[in-house]
Formats: sequence, C-alpha cells, structure tokens
Amino acid sequence: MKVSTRGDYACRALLSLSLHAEGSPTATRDIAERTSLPQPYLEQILLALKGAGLVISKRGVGGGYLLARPPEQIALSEIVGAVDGPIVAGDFVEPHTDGACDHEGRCVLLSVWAYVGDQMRDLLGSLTLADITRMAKGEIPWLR
Amino acid sequence: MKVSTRGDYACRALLSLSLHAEGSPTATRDIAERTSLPQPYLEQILLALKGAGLVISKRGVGGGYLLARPPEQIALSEIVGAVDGPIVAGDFVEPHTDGACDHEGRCVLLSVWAYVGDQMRDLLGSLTLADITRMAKGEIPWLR
DNA sequence: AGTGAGCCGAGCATGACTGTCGGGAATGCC
DNA sequence: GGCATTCCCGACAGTCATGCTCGGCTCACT
Repeated sequence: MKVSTRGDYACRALLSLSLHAEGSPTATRDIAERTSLPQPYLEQILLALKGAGLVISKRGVGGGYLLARPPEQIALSEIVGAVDGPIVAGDFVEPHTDGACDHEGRCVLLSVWAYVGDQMRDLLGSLTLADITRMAKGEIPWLR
Repeated sequence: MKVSTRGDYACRALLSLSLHAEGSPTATRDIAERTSLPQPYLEQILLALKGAGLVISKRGVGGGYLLARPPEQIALSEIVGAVDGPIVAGDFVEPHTDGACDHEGRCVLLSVWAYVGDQMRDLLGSLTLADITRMAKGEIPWLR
C-alpha cells in the first residue's frame, strides 16, 4: 500500500528537470548529483519514463533528458504508473458480475479494491508536476 | 501500491462473520470453508485481528471468533491496518520542515506521499463492515 | 481424561524490490 | 576519421516482504 522508491525517485528526477528547465538537456549524472540518487538506478528509471513518453532524450556530448511536455500536463499518476505499473489497490481481477460469486464475499471486496484504486488514480491524477514544482519553490504551501 | 492478500483475506473473513452473525462463535475451519481461504494462514490473520481488538475469541469445544463490535463500527481502514501495518503511501519519514532539505525535492515529495496516505486512510475509514455486508447481501449497489 | 478448538513460534519458497556492472550504439567535436 | 561523451540495454546479485505450512502447546468444556 505504498509507492515504491522507484516512483518516488522518478518524481524527484522529473521535479529536478522541471526546476532546472533551460531548454538544453540535462545529463543523468547531473540529475543524480542534484537529487543524490544512485546514478545507474536512475538511468533505468529515466529509460522507463522515456518509454512512457514523459521525457525525451538526446544522445552524445551535451546530451541528456528533457521533459516531453510542460509540467502542467504531467500528472503524478502518469509518473508512478510509468515506473511502477498501473496504479491499483489489490490484485486486479475482473469481478464477474453475473451474479454467482464462487467464494463468499470475493467479488464485493474486488469491487471495493477497484473503487479504491480509482480514487487513488484520481487523486494522483489531480496533482501535476507543475504543482509540486511550485511547492518546491515555496510559491504555494505544501500539502498538509 | 496495493492491499496485500492478507488485507483482502482479513476483510473477507470479517465479512463472513458479519454475514453469519448468530451470537455463537464461528470456528476458523468454518470461516475457511465458507471463504475458501487456506485455514492455517487464516488462523494467523484472525490472531492479528484479535490483537487489534476487532474480534474476540472463545477457546475450547464450540469455540471460535466473534466480532468485537457491531459492523457499523468497524472500518476497513482498521482491518487492513491491523494486518498490514499502518496505511501509508511511501516510506514514512517525517519531512523536516525547518527549511533546509538536504536533497532537492525530497521533502516536497514526502509531504505529498503523506497527504496521499491520509486520503487513503480517510477513504478506507469511511467504508464500514456494515457497508460491504449490505453490498454482499445485494441490499445496496456495489461501488462502481 | 479426552477432544475440540484457539494460540504461537519456526521455517520455507517464491518473487519483488533495489540496486550494480559491463558493454554496445548513437552523437557531436577536434 | 578518431575520440570522448552520453544514452541504451541486458544480465545479475543481494535483501526483504509475502504467502503459506507445520508441529506442538494451552485452554475449555463434557
């Protein structure tokens, strides 16, 4: 019932990109130094984020990563979904709504977990990279 | 980012108790049969639920488990909290609000995960065993 | 006493998570 | 063309949580 460190790291990395956005790419090494995350691990994460279309990469000297979209259009749900797989609560099995549940209470609980997963997705979907960037800058107060 | 099977099993077990509440205790074996959960595993779970004060047990012949409170007063958050540990999103480290974050963006994200955890707890806290019992009986529609 | 039940600790297999490592391939600079 | 830089990618290893079993003890009632 928690986001993995990968999800956390991914958000930190993208936040770093957002904070130091200057048009030119940022190398993994620089991101790793700024966030003090293990560089090889971060590489994997950025690769996954690239696969999800959240960042674009540039190879060779002076290469690195750039946000693929403005921070306002990147939700936290996308970030953690990209590196941690889909956001769900409970193993996702389609509850058979045809009436007959084989085991007592099975389907009811499945529907509950599905609902909870939806709420989680909505919540994380309502928070954008731009939001947490402004929080990091101190422009708006932190949550709670 | 999901409820473990323990949490799911615990809810199924308590739901079973709630569905067949007749004043007399229900043995683990009966619960296991009705829910088709592995009995020895279920034993552990019920033990944890007892430790959390959600059920009471009776030993000896004709013994078993009973809900410690009416279903209206048992929230899902308590159940999964009892068997899965506290409901949090992300490793819970107190963000030091004294201004200086050692690593870029660390504390902002920590506060976000703390907030998300709170929302999860609220959501699961608003669903009671009585609610899902009524769902299982078909008296009220399932969520989504 | 004896039987049926909860109680409890140990253990175990599998898989996920969190990284590391080494090398290959693209890009740009001299 | 050579070379440094950087992304790309696959393999692998250590640690830990999860899911579950087993055996024996203790308690309660008949």
